[in-house]
Amino acid sequence: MQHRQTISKAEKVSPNSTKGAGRLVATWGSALQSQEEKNRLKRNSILHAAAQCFNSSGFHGTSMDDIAERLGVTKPALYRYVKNKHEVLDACFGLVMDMSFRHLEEGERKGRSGLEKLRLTIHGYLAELIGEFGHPVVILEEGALLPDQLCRLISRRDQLERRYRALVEEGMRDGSIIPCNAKLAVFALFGAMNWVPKWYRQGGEWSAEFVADQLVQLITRALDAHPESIRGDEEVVSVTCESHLNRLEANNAY
Amino acid sequence: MQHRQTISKAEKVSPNSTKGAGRLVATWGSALQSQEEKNRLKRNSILHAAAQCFNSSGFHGTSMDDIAERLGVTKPALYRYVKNKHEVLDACFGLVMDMSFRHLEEGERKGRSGLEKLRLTIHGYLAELIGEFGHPVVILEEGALLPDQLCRLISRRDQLERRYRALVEEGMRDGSIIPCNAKLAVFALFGAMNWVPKWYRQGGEWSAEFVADQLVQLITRALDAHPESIRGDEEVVSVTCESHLNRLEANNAY
DNA sequence: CCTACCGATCGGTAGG
DNA sequence: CCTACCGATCGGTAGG
Repeated sequence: MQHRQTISKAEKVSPNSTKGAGRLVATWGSALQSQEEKNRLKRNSILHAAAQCFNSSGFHGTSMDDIAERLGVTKPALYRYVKNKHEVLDACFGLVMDMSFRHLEEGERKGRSGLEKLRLTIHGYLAELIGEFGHPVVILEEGALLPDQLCRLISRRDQLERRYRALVEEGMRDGSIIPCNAKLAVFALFGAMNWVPKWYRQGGEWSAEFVADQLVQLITRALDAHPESIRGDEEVVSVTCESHLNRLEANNAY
Repeated sequence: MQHRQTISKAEKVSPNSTKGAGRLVATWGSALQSQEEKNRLKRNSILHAAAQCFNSSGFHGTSMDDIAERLGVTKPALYRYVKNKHEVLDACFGLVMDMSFRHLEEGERKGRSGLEKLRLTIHGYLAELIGEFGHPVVILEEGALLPDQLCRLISRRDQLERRYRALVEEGMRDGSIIPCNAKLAVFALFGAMNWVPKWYRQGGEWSAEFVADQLVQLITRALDAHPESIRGDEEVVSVTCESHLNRLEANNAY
């Protein structure tokens, strides 16, 4: 009861939606921004809490009470920042898609061949997906979206897949990637990537960087037109098991 | 009302649980078997209907009414063959695990190297997973299981992973598989495999056999110690895009 | 941001 | 195998 005004009062004092942008921003603006920022942060923390619940229990297995409890508030408090449960799920998917496209664009920009672009994209995506910022929803609760939300998601995801595929095809043209079925290769790649949150444990034996590196290496080997260059000496294969394990341990320690 | 006795009457007539096995089996046995078989088949059809619902809507997104409707009966009719909703999910997982181990054992038996055993296992699993028999649950509704059901599932799945890993390690020893982190390789492999039901469409452009073949080839390339042997001519990489696409079309037609 | 509450859905059962 | 129903949970809102 004693905190209930902290937000609604601020909203009355600053009906900023009717103001022109950029005027008196130094004083009013910073105050407004910090308030908007607060709301945005709260909404964001709701989305992250929800994503974690959805990841472990699924959309229908998660109640709004669960999400609220994780944040230490009561359910009705959430409805100031989100419209309803479906909007929460939709926004979670939005966060993941934004992140996916961000890393894709970085890969496209920095890579110098199809394969290198793909490697950069995958590494960036994986590192953030399992990094300490917390893994948002990747999983398969799309069926719980409302029809028009699902439409938009599918269209974005198709676009993402097409651009991944374009990288594979570019790599086949520039000679960095072996001839293969690009569509199927991208599906396999998505599977390997999106499965990670199922088995990765934060604070476990593997760092996020290590996992991203190793998976990129594995995927690279499946697509690389010149595997010899990353494999080093061929004959090591015939060495004893223990020596191999030692090499792996060394890699693990990285 | 008029059909309600078809099963309970038969059960009263033949209290077979107290009979010794193997006596008078020729006459009584076949009658009993056909009745038991009927019940077993009905239970099985419930599990398959449920698996399809769970796959598309998740455990909590599926009601017992949904499952019943898919079978053309009413909800209470299901409870003659299954104890409750959790038992249904648990039994679905059981079917998938049984299938997984079946193909693993076939691969272990028939393969002549670590890599070949792995290839056979994966191919068999994938072909059945997406074959016309209908894909059961693979997905991630484990969180919906009851604690002791989850325990058993995890223990079986760990065992499966360990045996897959053993094949990878065997391949590293016998020189068929490149030195790599076996644990991580198996995770990536499971990801690529279990993602398939998410994108595969029955009756679409790809047959189950084609997808299984292509994925096995892709996975093989990632692990093979002698990739040259399956890649054929190296220099084809520098050919134009169209020519590659033509090659792919040819593969697709297979 | 909380208490209190409504309407709907759903798992499971009674009884036939 | 069906009709009818109970008890519990849950999304969302009223009102302050």
